[in-house]
Amino acid sequence: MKEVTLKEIALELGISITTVSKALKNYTDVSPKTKAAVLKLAEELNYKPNSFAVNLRTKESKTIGLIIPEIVHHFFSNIVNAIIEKAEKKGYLVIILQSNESEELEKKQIDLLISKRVDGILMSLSNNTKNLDHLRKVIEHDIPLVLFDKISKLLDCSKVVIDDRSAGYDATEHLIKSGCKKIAHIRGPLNPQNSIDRFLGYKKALKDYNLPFDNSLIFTCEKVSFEEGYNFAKKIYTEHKDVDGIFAITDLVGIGVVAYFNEVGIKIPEQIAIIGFSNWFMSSVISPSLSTIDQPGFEMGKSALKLLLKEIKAHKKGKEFKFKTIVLPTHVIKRNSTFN
Amino acid sequence: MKEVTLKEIALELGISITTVSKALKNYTDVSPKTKAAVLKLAEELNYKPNSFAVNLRTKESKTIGLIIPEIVHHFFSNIVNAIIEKAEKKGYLVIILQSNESEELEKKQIDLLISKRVDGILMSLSNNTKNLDHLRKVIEHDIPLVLFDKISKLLDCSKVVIDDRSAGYDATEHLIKSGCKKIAHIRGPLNPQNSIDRFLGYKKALKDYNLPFDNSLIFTCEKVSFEEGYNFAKKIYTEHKDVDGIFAITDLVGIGVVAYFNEVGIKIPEQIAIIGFSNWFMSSVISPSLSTIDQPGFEMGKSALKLLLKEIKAHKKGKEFKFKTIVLPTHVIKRNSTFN
DNA sequence: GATTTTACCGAAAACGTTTTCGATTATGTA
DNA sequence: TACATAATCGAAAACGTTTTCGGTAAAATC
Repeated sequence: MKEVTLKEIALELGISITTVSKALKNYTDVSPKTKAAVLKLAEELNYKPNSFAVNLRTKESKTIGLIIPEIVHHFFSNIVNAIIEKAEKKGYLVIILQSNESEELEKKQIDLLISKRVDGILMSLSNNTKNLDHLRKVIEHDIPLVLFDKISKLLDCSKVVIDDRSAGYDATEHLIKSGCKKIAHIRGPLNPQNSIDRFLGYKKALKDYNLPFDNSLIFTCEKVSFEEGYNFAKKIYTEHKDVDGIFAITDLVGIGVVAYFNEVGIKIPEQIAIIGFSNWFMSSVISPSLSTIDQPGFEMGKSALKLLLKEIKAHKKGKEFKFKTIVLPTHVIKRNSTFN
Repeated sequence: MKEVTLKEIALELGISITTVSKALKNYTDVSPKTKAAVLKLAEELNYKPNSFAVNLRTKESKTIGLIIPEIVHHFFSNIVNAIIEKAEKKGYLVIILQSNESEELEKKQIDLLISKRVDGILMSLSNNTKNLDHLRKVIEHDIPLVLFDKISKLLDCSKVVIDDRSAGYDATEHLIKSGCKKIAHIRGPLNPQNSIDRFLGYKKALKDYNLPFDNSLIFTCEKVSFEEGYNFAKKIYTEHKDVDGIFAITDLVGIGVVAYFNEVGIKIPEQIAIIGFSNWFMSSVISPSLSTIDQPGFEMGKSALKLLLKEIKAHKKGKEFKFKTIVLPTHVIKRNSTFN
């Protein structure tokens, strides 16, 4: 099936390629008559501009790159959902890549996106990313970049985040107000800012409510998995019988915790209260349902994309663009794993 | 930041663009000496071919399109996961679009992908797609197309599926062997082949085991949601007290069912046994855990992509390609919502 | 009637690559 | 020495579009 080009329309109509192109783009210097003729024939022949040629000529691909740690995650798939939907409406397509929490892969994928010449990059850092040179490369290449959720404060670009510190504070405070006196925290990996901030929020809440901070009540996930939640719960139960509250870095971990206590017949929240983080759908249907912090994935994706498109637009016009950091609000969702 | 081109390398080295290009592509008609010089300088200048130009010249984008009903679904995000990972390894990038179960959107997105000139399209049909003209258009455009999971038998292309009929049979049979005498089926929408086939499998199993088929025990989801499962469970409980088994079209619906019976204190599986479909992670952590049919999303994505790449390759060489249909095996996963 | 303005059109360059085909030089053979 | 062969290179076309700039003819102005 031969694709129809400007040339063919021009030939058929006995006019130049230039005029055809202009007619289709509604230039003022082509008469209404020829304009109409071109439009009509283009419609008939079902002309579609060759995007390869357009890309080359205009130097833009109307495509943006998206790198996330992994897509099989309720939070991230929600973000992806928002981004591709919004992007499409604005005439952009989205290329998605997963870093699988590997700094090396992340580097490779940045290179890929640069060489594909995407118009902009949206990204959430991998947990293990320490060196940021590949991201600086993006900025040096003059490719608009917006970071979301897992960001680095060291990078000079726009960002969309929640206030993990205050959210961690809220979660802990909720446990305290729920009557807990000795609260353990199953935290995320050591590197990412997220888990650091949530941990800091936890610490601050303890302090504000005059509860002692005990480092032996801090448990550090590597994978942030169900199994880790389950195992740490077991550890807490056997080694710290008097712990009466657990703040888990994420719902998946929290659900592991719930599963363990259900199994050994410990009553939630009577004997131990639990709060998670992120508000996965799952948390609302397990029993007891898991209190959590809502993390507005869809909103985050939307804001990040909006910011990126603005920057792309400014960039195209050669205008200065001032980086912004958007902090999205979160709140505690009270369910049956805590008293309220 | 100016991008370096073949021209600049040629200029610097005092040779022609042609030779530079050939050197980089390891043509035999360029001397080892110049080849080395070009390679060296290209490395130094960090030359990256302009993919827009390459696309235009080679008429391929090394990009494939992927359309799914919605990404926020454990099954689909798993498929996406497999596809983008495998694709990247083979040098392809993936553009993802969601139909949101709308035929109209699906059409628009097909048009988008065609006009973007992707090298191939991977797709799972929306539940509401009845007219297939947009898919025929893909085939007419000579763009390799592979359908997976939600397919149409009317379309002449490669497909990757599970045998929903026999899987539905297995699910029902498992309930029967679990001791159920009166089994309700909460089925999917009327249109998609999947839910038809699972329903047919259910019917066949009843017949084979001499259980009467009762149309009033069939409930039809529209959204295939948690709420529908919950509400149909309520309906079943109030209107058909003697139903002792439920086969739900998908785990999410099954979890709704479980939630309702938990709420009203009906014992699962003693008073009523429940089986879902798809094996979402969630099903393993709720209580009681939900028996289900595993639906190998990752495998499905992998197979579909493999098939597509083969077809793209054949297509590029102008070779004939014989469409294949791959049927992936499924099996019953026995958990605590059924006796085993 | 002469001049300016307006309306309309097209030639051509450019984007950066790939590839064909012919040209040139060096090497080998008789 | 004369010729054939091999090795190495480059000119040029092509992919299809966008946009600049200049040109012509018609309309408007004086």
